[in-house]
This record gives sequence, C-alpha cells and structure tokens, in this order.
Amino acid sequence: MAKDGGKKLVEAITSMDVDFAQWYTDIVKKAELVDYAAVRGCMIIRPYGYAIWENIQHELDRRFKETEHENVSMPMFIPESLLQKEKDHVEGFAPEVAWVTHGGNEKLAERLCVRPTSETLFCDHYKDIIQSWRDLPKLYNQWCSVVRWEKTTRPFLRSVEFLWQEGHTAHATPEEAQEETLRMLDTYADFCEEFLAIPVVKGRKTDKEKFAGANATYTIEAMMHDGKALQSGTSHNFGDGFAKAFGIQFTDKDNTLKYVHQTSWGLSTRIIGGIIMVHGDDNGLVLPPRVAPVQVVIVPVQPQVEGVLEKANELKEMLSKVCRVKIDTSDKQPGWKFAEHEMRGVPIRLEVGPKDIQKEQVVLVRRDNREKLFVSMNGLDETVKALLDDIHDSMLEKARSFRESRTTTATNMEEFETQLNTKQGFIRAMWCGDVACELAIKEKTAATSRCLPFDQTSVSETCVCCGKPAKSLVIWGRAY
RNA sequence: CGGGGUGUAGCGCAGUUGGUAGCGCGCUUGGUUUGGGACCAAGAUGCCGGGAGUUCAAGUCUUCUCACCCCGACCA
Repeated sequence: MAKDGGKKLVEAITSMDVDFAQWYTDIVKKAELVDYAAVRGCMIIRPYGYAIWENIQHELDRRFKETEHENVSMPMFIPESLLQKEKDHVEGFAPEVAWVTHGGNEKLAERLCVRPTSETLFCDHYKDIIQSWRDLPKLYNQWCSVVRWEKTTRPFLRSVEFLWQEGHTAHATPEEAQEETLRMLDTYADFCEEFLAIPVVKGRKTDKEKFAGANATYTIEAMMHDGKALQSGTSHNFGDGFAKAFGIQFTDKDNTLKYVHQTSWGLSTRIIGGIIMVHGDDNGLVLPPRVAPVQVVIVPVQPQVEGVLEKANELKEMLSKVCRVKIDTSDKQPGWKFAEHEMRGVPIRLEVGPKDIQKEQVVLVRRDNREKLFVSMNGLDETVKALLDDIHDSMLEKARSFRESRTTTATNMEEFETQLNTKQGFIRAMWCGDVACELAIKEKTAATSRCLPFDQTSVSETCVCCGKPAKSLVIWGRAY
C-alpha cells in the first residue's frame, strides 16, 4: 500500500474501484463530516458536514421564500390516534416508527410516535385554521429532524434520525396542487444542478414506489459514481385524500363546502451522500463550489519569509468579498496541507510564496481536475470568481456525461440483465404498467423502477418484461 | 431481520500453550525545517466494546449482549 511513505490520510482512503462502500465510509469519516453516535444508526454531523447542510438550507430556504412559502415548527410527537387517521399512510410508516410510552415514570394514556414525517400534524393543524377560500393557499415548510427506525443504516444515506425540510401545502383546487407539486420538483431539480452540480432525472414514481397516502409521487433521481440511483428529493400530490381523512374543508367562493388539495415535498441530508458519491474521487471529497464551506484555501509557502503572511492576509481580505476563503496558517508542511485540503474537497487551493510575490502572481489549483494555474494578483478576485463558476460547470458536465455513458436501453430481459451487469447504471426500458413486472424485474436483477421520466420518448412497443403492449418508458436501476 | 466479518491508545494494527499490554502514525514540549504528506530530542496516552462465568490468574477460554462493516430482505 505505502508507495512513497508518510501519505497516511490519503492512503487510508480505500480506492473507489476496489470497494465503493468502504470508500464512502472512509470519506465521511476522514473528511470529518460525521461521526457515529451512541445510538445505533444515529450520526453526529460534525462542523464541516453541518456547514455543508447549512449552505444547502440557506439556498433552498431562499428559493422557498421566493415562492411565498413560510416556515413553521411542529412538535416532534404524534399521538397514535392522529397517525392512524389516514390508512395508507400509517401502514406505510408503522413498521419504522419509534414510540414514546412513558413520561417520566408514568405510563402515557396514549403512546406518542416520534415523527417519521409530519403530514398528520400539518393536517390536524390545517383543519383548524382553514375556513375560507381566502385562507388558501397555505404554503408551509419546516426544517427539522425525523426518525425512522431503519434496519440498515449508513451515514447521510440512511440514518435513524436525519435532518430535512418538509413542505406541506393546501390548495383550493386540484390544478393548483398539481402546479405546486411540480413547481417544487423543479425547485429541487434546479437546486441540484445549479448549486450541487448534480444532474437529475425528473419523473413520476410508479404506484408501487409512491409515498404512503399520495395520489402521485414525483422524484428527482441522480446517478452515483457506482452507477446506482439515489432518490434525491420528492414531491407528492395528495389530492384530497388527507383532507377527507382529517376533515380539512373550506367554504369556496360559491358558498359550498370543499376539501382542500394538498402537497408535500422533502429533501434531506441524504443529498450530502449524493454530493460525495457523484463528485468524490480517490483523493477524497470534491465539493461543488457553491455548497463548499470553504471555497478557496490559501496555503502560504515559506511563511517565515518576510512578507509572505502579510501578502496571504491581503489576498484573503480581497477574496473574502467574492467567496468563502480561509487561510491555513498551521505549522504543517505545505505538502501536508495540499493533501489535507484536497481530501476535504476544497474547490480551489491558492499557493503564495516568495517566488510568487516577486512575480506578482499566485498559484491556483483546481480540486476537480487538479489543473495548476499561474495567475496575476491583479484582479485576482475576478479570476477566482470566474474560476469557481467554471469549476461548477465542468463538474456538472462531467457528472452528466458520466450518467449518459452509463445509461442504456433494453427491449427484452436478456438485454436488460446484460446492460445492468456490464454498464452498471440506468436502463431505459418500456413497461406495461403491471406491478407484477416490476416485482419480477426486481426479483431477477435487484433493479427497481426509479421513475417514469417526463421525457417519454418510446424505445419499443412492448414491455421489457412480459412482452405485452407497453404503456410507459421507465428508468430502471439499482438504488440506495 | 437472515448470512458472513470485525471490535486492543485519537487512527491503523501486533499480542504465541492463559501470567496483568506493545508497534507505527497522530498528540504534547523544545529545536531545526517548509514550492506535493520533513527531521531530531524528550514526554503523555489503555476498564483490551460491555456483562456474566471458568481459573490461583483472562486481551487470550465459555456464554450472553452491544456497536460497526459487507451481502440479502425492508425503506428517503
């Protein structure tokens, strides 16, 4: 393993081609994103990981507010009777809820569920505060954590408790609810591409895969570097199902009593797992510039030489107006710092030493492709700003072409299996609409339907599984 | 929840037929260094994952448990 001695931290990262799962675990630990907590399946999100989440929060929250959404905070407990009001919903979540049975030493008259999601709480509240068409729409969102007693857990990807935002809206008409459902799906998709440089496929879930209690579930699916799919955000249209179960009615303009139409949508810390698995490499994390807690790290070279630290600070001052910049003044060797910040995925490293100062230049090194640039100190702020955008664009492009190269088409099961096993990615194949075929494909290949993509260009006339006439194009893949 | 694996210092590991714990890195202090993971010197660090047994004696044997990793099933 050791090739030139001493490169401990980097060597400790397992190569992604050798063992992708271990590579992932190594990164989250070594880059100090998370630590394991005292309770099984729970994670401590460390400052560097949490800073990523904060940036995600700020950007998404900004977008939510731009579209008139308001933040609220609901309790974390749901009385059992409330959870049970919507039949499909409770059946979907019951196997994985945690229950509170005691308060202090006293047994509770009714046990409380620790929220796995808050539809029931919002509905219970909406039934009280919605009376008239003038009260609509209600566009609420909350940032919180939820608990799902998962059996197999992994940092970010599936933990017992995780952070997310959940939007819950109520509308006067089915059309408005549908419009909202798709608007938020678009918000997520744009956010992923513009902020995280993660290209996504937008589509609708099959009935088998949709959310418990929803009329329709929409999803954005991203491809990880091992070809597996990660559902990165979802948006549901509930129709009036929850409204009927909870009695959320309003008097419309025509003086008749009507049920509201609802939506809900969520995006979680799981997306951080996506960032890692889409962009990372064998040297560690590669953070998309817009979400990176530190966008530029300045490494002073020969800081003991007079003027070097002063210049480094001067540059920091200048750059802090256009980006998040940090200067590493620790007493480590420059080489050590290079490797360390690379592992932590900092998009740009700026080296400045006596030679540079003499030439009025600095060295910029891109994390994404390790390209080294010698640029003038003059106008450095503009250079860096443009470079950050360029890094974002090329990361997005790289992820997109990777996904395309791993997306294939199949017209029968033989092709399906061959493609899946050789390409290990997404498969575009037609489907008859029968859940039996979904189950058969899963049984045979471990692949599931990821979504019915909005782009429904037909690839054949018949179902890839049963050969009957096809109804829709489905993206299939193995998933996290 | 099934099948497999691993738990010894912050991290990676060694520890023989049972005899009371070691190595490398990291850490602390001082000094020399500094353009891709530096060096010297002196230090500090352990309920051997946890419980219960066997034994004069347990990191080592028995048993139960907990956590983590991998592969399935279930799920954001």
